[in-house]
Amino acid sequence: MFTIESRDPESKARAGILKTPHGDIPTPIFMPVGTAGTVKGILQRDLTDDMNAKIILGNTYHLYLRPGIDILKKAGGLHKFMSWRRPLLTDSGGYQVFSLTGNRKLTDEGAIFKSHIDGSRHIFTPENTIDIQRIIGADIMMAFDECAPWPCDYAYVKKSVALTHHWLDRAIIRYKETDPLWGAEQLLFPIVQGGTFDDLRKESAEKTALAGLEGNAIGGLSVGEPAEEMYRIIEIVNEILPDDKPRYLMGVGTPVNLLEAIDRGIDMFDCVMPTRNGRNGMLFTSEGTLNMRNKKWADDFSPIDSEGPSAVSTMYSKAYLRHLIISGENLGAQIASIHNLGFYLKLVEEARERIKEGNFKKWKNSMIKKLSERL
RNA sequence: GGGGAGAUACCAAAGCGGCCAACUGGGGCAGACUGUAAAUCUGCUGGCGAAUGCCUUCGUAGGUUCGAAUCCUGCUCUCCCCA
Repeated sequence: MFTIESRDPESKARAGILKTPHGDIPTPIFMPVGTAGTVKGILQRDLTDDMNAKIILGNTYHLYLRPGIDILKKAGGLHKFMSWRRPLLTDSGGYQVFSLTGNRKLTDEGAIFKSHIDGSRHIFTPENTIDIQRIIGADIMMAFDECAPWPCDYAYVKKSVALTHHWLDRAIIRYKETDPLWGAEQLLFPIVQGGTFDDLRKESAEKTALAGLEGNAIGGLSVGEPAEEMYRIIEIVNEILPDDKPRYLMGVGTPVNLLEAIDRGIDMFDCVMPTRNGRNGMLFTSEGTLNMRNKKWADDFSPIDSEGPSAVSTMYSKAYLRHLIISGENLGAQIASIHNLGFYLKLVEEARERIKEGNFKKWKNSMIKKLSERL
């Protein structure tokens, strides 16, 4: 159940609470991505105790291939398997339809994948991705969709939207005829597609809204299109998606993207950027973004981020973190990931506070200036 | 003392008459990364220049040749084997 607590007077931003069996999720929220049952390089304990992450993601495709559904079933679901007691959301594998182009074939029935691990063939359908997600036991399951690439011609996206909604109808049937395996209710979120075409997005948003599920997602964005296009699409879609249900913008994005999307009425985000970019030496800080590998940090003994979004941010210096990352030390990737996630989580948490105070818009504008700095 | 091998850019290491400012690794410098096939990938790495290009390089000093990192001679240094 989703409750809106307050709205920003000068934007579409809202602060709410999404209740799930494994805990309440305050929105806006950022969800760290833990594709293979792990937020890469980070202990569950750090996610909860240090960063206070409220919910994390898993991925149907990756978990299905490894460890496989038999193991997950024996384990009693992903929560138990990975010792994570808070909410989980699983992506359906729809993004892999996009990212594994060349390793998959689309049919009306579903997507035939060649495993990136051993080349074996598998089929994902709207039905079996629900079944797999039932076994995983995530609090929020995603409908199987086609995430179309960008750029993409109109005819293709039109077909893609039709396929996604055909799949959605089937997913809902399966969702309704099956029950959770582990005693906790599971929500199903449908996904709006339509590329950067306004009419296709409208059509998809209308069909999505009509499904009447407990939350709705927008997919197929941040796949290469200019940010302004993405913002425009968000506005069009959010005009149509029900106001009283959480809106999840999938795969987004940069700190600035998050604030712009919150401004337009988005409640939930996930993105690999804080963890992947962190591992690759890119840090998001309250001063702006920086490449930790750059020589200029070699003798900078100031804290990673003096505003301290996480415990490691003030505990370690830039010079030390640079040394770790340059040396390829595991700890470097770990500290960078923890800091970046802490930064993202604190950013949306502060956005939430500002919304409740009613001065989100002003704060957002000043933040965007800072966040756009390249140090 | 005798015999042998070798000296190439920051390091290692190819090249053995023109296609060589010199393969490839490493290191260094910079960039990318958005529902994770990613602790990955890309570019640059003698000097000057935006660039065609020009200049200076393959231990060192000479030589042969239209042309030398590559062939010849002297010198210096290193390593290995035998005494």
